[in-house]
Amino acid sequence: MDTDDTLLLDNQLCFALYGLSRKMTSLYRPLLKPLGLTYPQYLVMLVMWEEQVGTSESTLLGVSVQFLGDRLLLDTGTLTPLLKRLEKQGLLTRSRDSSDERRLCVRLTDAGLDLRERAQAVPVSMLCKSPVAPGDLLVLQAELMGLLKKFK
Amino acid sequence: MDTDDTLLLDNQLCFALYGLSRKMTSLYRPLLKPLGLTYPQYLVMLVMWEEQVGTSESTLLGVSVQFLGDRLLLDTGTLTPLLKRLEKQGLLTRSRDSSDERRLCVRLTDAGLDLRERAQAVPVSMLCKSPVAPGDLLVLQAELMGLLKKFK
DNA sequence: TGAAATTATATTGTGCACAATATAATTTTG
DNA sequence: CAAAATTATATTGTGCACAATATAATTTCA
Repeated sequence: MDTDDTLLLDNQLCFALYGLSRKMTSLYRPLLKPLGLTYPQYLVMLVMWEEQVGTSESTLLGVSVQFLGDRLLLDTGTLTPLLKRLEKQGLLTRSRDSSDERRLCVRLTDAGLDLRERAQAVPVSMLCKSPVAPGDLLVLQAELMGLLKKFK
Repeated sequence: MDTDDTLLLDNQLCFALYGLSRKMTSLYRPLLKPLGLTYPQYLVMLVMWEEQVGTSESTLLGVSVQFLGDRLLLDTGTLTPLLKRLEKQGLLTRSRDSSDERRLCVRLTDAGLDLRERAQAVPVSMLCKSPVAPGDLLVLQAELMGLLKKFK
C-alpha cells in the first residue's frame, strides 16, 4: 500500500471495527428495548447471569465492580452510573462487601434473574438479522476474540 | 452451540467487536492527542483530506454534513457539535451553501490541510503497535469492510 | 402559484466512554 | 502501632452516539 493510501478511510481496519460495532449495537437496540436495556447494560447482565445463575453461593457473594470491569473492559466511570441505573430498574442491588467495605457487592434481584428468560431470544433474533451464514460469523468471532486477547 | 451458551459473553461476536473497537480507539488516543484530535474527529479529517487535497475545485465546493455522515455512518446529532469543535480549533470552516441555504459547506483551512502531513505518521505508528502481522490485519480489514457493506 | 411534502441541518435529552481526580478502606512498612 | 502506599469505588468534566424533535429552505404538485 502506498503511504498516501494509508490515510484513506476505506483502508482503515479500525474504521471497519468502529462502524461495524456501532451497526451491531443498532441491531441490538430494538431487541433490547422491550427488556429495558441498552447494549452495555445487556453486557453487564450477561456477566451477572453467568455468575449468579445456578450457583446459590455466588448469589450470596455477589460480584464486584472490578470483576465486571475486567470482564467488559470498562472502568468505574462507566460502570458506576450504569449499575445505578440497573439498580433503579430493580434488576440488581448494590451494597458494600461487609468483609471489605471498599468493595461493592452487586447481586441480581429476582427480576434480574427472571429477565434472563426473555433475553434468551436476543442472540437468536440477532442471528436472523445476519446477511451472512452463521458459520462465517463464528469464524470471525474467533478471530476477533483472539485479536482482543493479543491486544489486551 | 447450546441455547444457554449463546448468552455467554465469550461467545458473542458483538462483544468482540465492541471491545476491539474501543481498544483500537485507545491505541489511537496518544497518537492523535498531539494533533489535538479525537478518533471521530480524525475520521472526519480523513474524509476532508480525501475530498480536498489536490483538487482545488472541491476546496471551493466544500463538503456537506450529509456527505460526511454517509461516509462515516454518523448523523447530524453527532456531526454538528463535532464540526463546531474542529471549526473552533481552526481546522475547518462552516458556511452555508449559497445555492442551497439548507446545506452546510465544510472546508479545510490551511491549518487543516497542513495537519495532514503530521497525520501521515499515525497509521504507521498504529501498525507498530500491532501484535499481529500486517498481512493478517489486511485480511481481517477486508472481511470487516465486506461485512459492514452487507449489513448496511 | 401556494399549500403540502421533502430535505438538510440543528437542538435537546439520555447514556455511554474515559481521563483525571477524590475519597475512604485496607495493607504495607518503617 | 502509625504513617505511607495501595486498592476499590465514586465523582467530575468532555466528547461522542443516537433518538426525537425543531427549524428553515427547497421541491412537488394540486
